[in-house]
Amino acid sequence: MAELYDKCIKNGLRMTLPRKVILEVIEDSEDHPDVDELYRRAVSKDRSISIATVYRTIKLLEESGIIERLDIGDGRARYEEAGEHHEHLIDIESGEIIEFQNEELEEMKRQVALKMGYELVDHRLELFGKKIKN
Amino acid sequence: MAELYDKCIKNGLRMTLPRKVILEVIEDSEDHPDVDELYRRAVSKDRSISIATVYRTIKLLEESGIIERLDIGDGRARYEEAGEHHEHLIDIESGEIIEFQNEELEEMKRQVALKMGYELVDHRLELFGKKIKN
DNA sequence: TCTTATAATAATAATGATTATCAATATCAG
DNA sequence: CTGATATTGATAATCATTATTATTATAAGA
Repeated sequence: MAELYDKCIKNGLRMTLPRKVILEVIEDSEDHPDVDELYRRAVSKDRSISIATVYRTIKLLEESGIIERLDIGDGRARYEEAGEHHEHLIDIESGEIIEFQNEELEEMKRQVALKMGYELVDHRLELFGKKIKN
Repeated sequence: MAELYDKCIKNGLRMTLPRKVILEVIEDSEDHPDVDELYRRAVSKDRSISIATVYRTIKLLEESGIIERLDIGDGRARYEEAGEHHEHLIDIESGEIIEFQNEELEEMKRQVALKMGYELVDHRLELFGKKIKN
């Protein structure tokens, strides 16, 4: 069950109470919360958690590859549980973030980098779209 | 010649001395300077220009579609003259930013958005790669 | 289980990028 | 040339994030 918990142990992270709470918050989140939102959700589970601890913990979790950062162009970072790779489409009218996958697109990125003499290490793609009204 | 100048006029921007200098800096830049670098280059042409004016002017220029913002994931925004669309490959070892174009990739993005019921309004792709040593 | 070296925490100050404020100045339409 | 108004330089304020520091909690061993 506590899949993220195990990953942390495997990465040599001490499992403190605040970290357990933050992990729980991340595990329960189906969306892409920013740090403030993570903090709010964590505080609702444990009043004593500090925003500093949230920042520190997500930094550790990101470095360990347990969560992933998402940047949609406004100033703040958003986070989601790491998993199968996917991209994001942002609805410019509602701000909604829609996930999608496209293996063909992935492969093309790898090829493009290769053609320029580079091994693709990371990549970031965001599509901004307007919903087509029928 | 003063292509950017004309675009500004067309967009109803007052052409002040600081703005002329900043436009000149952008026109002369072949790279992707951040605000601080733009400021440094502007000051070297006109000692009296303020960093605040640089921020204000690039904001206007971006809103008018005269320049484009590039975000490579470190905290600061970089800018380049708007032109034919292209993507960026960032060399994670040297920090070098390499531009490339790939129409096939563009079309695929449009298609992916369409399949989800969205009209592609904007899109951002950055590849991070490591140079392959021969 | 108790002890203890050490890592993590809460609170908050500091930082870095960007935006807002405001009095002084420059621009451009008439 | 004049005046209404936009822009400027200087700097304070803001926002997200990172660093500091005294205090507390953790986990490894006795």
